[in-house]
Amino acid sequence: MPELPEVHTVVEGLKQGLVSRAITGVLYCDSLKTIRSTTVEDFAKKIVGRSIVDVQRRAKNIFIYLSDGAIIHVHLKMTGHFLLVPRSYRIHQGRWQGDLLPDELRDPINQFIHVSIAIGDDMQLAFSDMRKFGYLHVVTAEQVRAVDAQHGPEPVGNPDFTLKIFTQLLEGTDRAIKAVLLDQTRIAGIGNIYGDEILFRAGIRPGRKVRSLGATEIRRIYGQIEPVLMQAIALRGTSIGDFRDTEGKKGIYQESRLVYGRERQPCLVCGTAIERIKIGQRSAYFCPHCQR
DNA sequence: AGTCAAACCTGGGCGC
DNA sequence: TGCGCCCAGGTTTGAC
Repeated sequence: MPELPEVHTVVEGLKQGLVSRAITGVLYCDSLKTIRSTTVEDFAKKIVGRSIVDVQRRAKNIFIYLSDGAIIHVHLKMTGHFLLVPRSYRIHQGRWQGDLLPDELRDPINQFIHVSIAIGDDMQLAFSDMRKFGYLHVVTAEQVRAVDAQHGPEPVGNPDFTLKIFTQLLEGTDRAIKAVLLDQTRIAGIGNIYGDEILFRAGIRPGRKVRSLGATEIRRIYGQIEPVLMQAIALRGTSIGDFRDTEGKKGIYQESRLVYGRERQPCLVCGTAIERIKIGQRSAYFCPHCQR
């Protein structure tokens, strides 16, 4: 689900609500897989009593830094999301209980709580994840460095992500450009939605082999990466299916998207029907007229 | 090096 | 209404 803009939105929410606050307990856990621990007690022992000193994003990963040097490595995968809500909201069998819940928390997508951590004496950080692909894993700084090393450069707000670097990233491969944009080891943070939007705005078909791209075309793609991601950040991400921010609220980029999920609908630029093909086992949407 | 299927899980939508 | 099938924003692993 979440790509760079969504993870960014979540990290901003977590920073605001968590930094300099203490973890005071584990209120709920029904999935050891989600916390990657053998027991809930083991997980609790590693985090309770520490305070949160920082929250950072790297690619689609979230790192919650604790005062004793431990770090909670979070990956939301497809459907994972955090809800930062009053501690008085009770959880029963993964669902929110009570009559006084705000509408956002009644949303069915927020009824798959697998973990909740007490923050101070008034808040809780709950993790809802329908498909249970996501995780909260307590790791060391060394493990964080390993995750960092597995990823390519950050494409937003990074002066080192130059056209020259982007061009170099495309060398040594001849896969479809869409597959390369989604390859986290080459560029961090782009997923299926923004990959399609970037290529549409660049006028390049997703199936184009990298070696077939001229310098001008590479420049056009490069030129759309940061603007697309920044616009999505400004709109707090895309909520076509299940993305929610830390208040349980939706983003609105889906209202601005030009191709993703618009199969058979008219291109918003030329009116041609948008097509869908498979590239690297993923759906790719494009306009056969605007993209070459 | 690249592609492809399968796996992790669960729910929603569609055709019949 | 019910059943079976396909789909899903991510990532990893293993086979060919």
